[in-house]
Amino acid sequence: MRCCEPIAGRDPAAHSALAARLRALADPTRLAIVARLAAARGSVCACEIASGFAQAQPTISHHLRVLRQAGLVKAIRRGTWIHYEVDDDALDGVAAALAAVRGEAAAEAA
Amino acid sequence: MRCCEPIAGRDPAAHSALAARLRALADPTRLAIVARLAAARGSVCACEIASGFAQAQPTISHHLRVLRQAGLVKAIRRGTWIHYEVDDDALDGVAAALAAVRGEAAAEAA
DNA sequence: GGGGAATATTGACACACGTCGAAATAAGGT
DNA sequence: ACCTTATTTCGACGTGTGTCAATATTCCCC
Repeated sequence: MRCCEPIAGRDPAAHSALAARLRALADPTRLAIVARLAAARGSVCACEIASGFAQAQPTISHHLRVLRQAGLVKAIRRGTWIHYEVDDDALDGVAAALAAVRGEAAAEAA
Repeated sequence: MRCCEPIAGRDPAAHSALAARLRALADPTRLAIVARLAAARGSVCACEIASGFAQAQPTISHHLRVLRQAGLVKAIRRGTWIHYEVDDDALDGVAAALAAVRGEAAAEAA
C-alpha cells in the first residue's frame, strides 16, 4: 500500500544559493541593519550603523561583511568614512526567489 | 564633521520574529522540502519526503520539526502515515515581511 | 610624514546547528 | 496480543556562528 505518489526532484543548486542569502538575512541584527539602510534611502556611514546598535563595533563590522558577501549591501568609500547601502535588486531577488519556491507548482503545471 | 544624519530605531521585535522564520528557511534541505511540499499541491507523507533526500530519515524528521515549529508547514496524521503540507499564509507572510523591511522607508515617508 | 580617527581583521570563547545511529513511541494488520 | 511499519525523540559529534577585546589597516589633516 502506497501512501502517495513520488515527486520529481527540483533544482538543488537554486535552493543552496537562496539558502545562503536567507542565512545572511536570518539574524535580527543584520535584518535591522538592512532595514535601517533601506529606510535611509541612500548611503549610511558605518559609524552611524555601529552607534545605533548595542553590539560592539567589530561585531557590526562583521555583520556588514556577511551582508556584503551575500551581495545584499554595497560599501562605498567616501574619504575616511565608508558608506553602506542596500542592493535593492538583490533584496528583490530574494523575495522573488522565495515566491518562486512557493510557486514552483504553478510553473510546473504550465 | 558629521558623516550623516542619525536614523531613528525601528521595530526590533518584528526583526527577531522575521529572523526566526528566515532561519527556518535558511537551509538547503528545508528549502527543498518546502519546495517539494509546495509543488505537491496538497499533503505529502513523511516517508515520501524522507526517501527523496540523501540525509537519514531522522534528519529529515528534525528538519520537518523545525519547519513545523516555525509555522511554515502543517502535519496531518492519516492513519500510520503523517502527511505534511505548506502553510501558504505563513510563507506569504515571510515574503510580505521581507518586502516590508525593504519598503519601510516608503511607509515612513507617507 | 606623523598623529588621530574610522573601519577591518584576528584570535578566542560559548553556544547553536546539522547530522547520524540507536532507541522509543504510535498505529495497523494478522 | 504480537509483530511490523512509520515516525519521533535522544545522545553524541563535528562544525558553524555571534560576540567581544585587542590589534592592524586605511585614510585624512596638519
